Amino acid sequence: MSDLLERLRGRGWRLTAQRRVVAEVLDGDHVHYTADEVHARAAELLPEISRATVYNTLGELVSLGEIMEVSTDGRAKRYDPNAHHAHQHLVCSQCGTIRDVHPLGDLLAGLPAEERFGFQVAAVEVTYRGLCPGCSAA
Amino acid sequence: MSDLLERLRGRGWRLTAQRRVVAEVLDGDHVHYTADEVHARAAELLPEISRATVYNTLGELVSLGEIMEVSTDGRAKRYDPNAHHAHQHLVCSQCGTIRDVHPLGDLLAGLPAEERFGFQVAAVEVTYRGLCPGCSAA
DNA sequence: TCTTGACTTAGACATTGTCTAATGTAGGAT
DNA sequence: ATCCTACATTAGACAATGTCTAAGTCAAGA
Repeated sequence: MSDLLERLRGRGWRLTAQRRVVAEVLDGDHVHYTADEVHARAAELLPEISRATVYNTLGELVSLGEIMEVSTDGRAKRYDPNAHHAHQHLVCSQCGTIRDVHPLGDLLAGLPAEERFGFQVAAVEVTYRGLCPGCSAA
Repeated sequence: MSDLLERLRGRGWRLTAQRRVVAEVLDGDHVHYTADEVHARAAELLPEISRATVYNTLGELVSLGEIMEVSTDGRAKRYDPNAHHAHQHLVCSQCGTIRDVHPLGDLLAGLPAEERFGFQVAAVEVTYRGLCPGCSAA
């Protein structure tokens, strides 16, 4: 993630303190924060950062393909920095925990031509749901 | 859908005019309205129906397993009356049109044990995305 | 027909996200 | 090193969607 900022500067991005802290917050594996969670964590590093900037920055990172938008619960969207490796999500129905997972096979191939209704099908999103170890124990 | 009301009465539901019109709006194939769309259509049949009642009724129908909640765009949730036949969704990336589709094979089987992280995986939701015939022509 | 608890209503409130006008600043130009 | 300016940030209003409450209404059993 550290070279992300360099990549973006190459694309004409200005390197501001705000964008740096947003990128820092999103660094890591299995990170799936909502915009407001990103804002709260960014504000610990840069207290005066505004909500609008966080929303703007997240939107730009999505447009540039650097992070992915995930909506697993119909509530707030979450942002997944793991955008360069195809993956799907496994969500706990109880506590909402999200894990990145990698199913086998070509997921697009499962939809036969006669079920495509003339669409040019380009992508597929899969969300597995179940109880995480903690919640199934309780 | 017409016997839905009878089924629900059997479960102790009061049959009110409001619930009747909500059920009527949800009758049909490939219906995927938002709560406010349901409200608007219900209000054509019963002008004084309130938003709260529509939200309540939709929530109850979901709890009872009579309709399904679908969130394909991170915006408003949509409600799918086709809850008794397993199916997935095909969404136009341009105009948002939704079709019910039936992929082949056991979708849960695609997730190997070592990718389940101890979860008890119970369900899987699949959203195919692409351009519908109208939008790919334009 | 009466009664009662479930249902409905209007509208306040909450959450999440977007937009605008004013101000600030990164980074190239000088 | 300093200046300029287009791009970035800010506070807060606004918008869209959803939830909650208190008061009034009514379906259906007695």
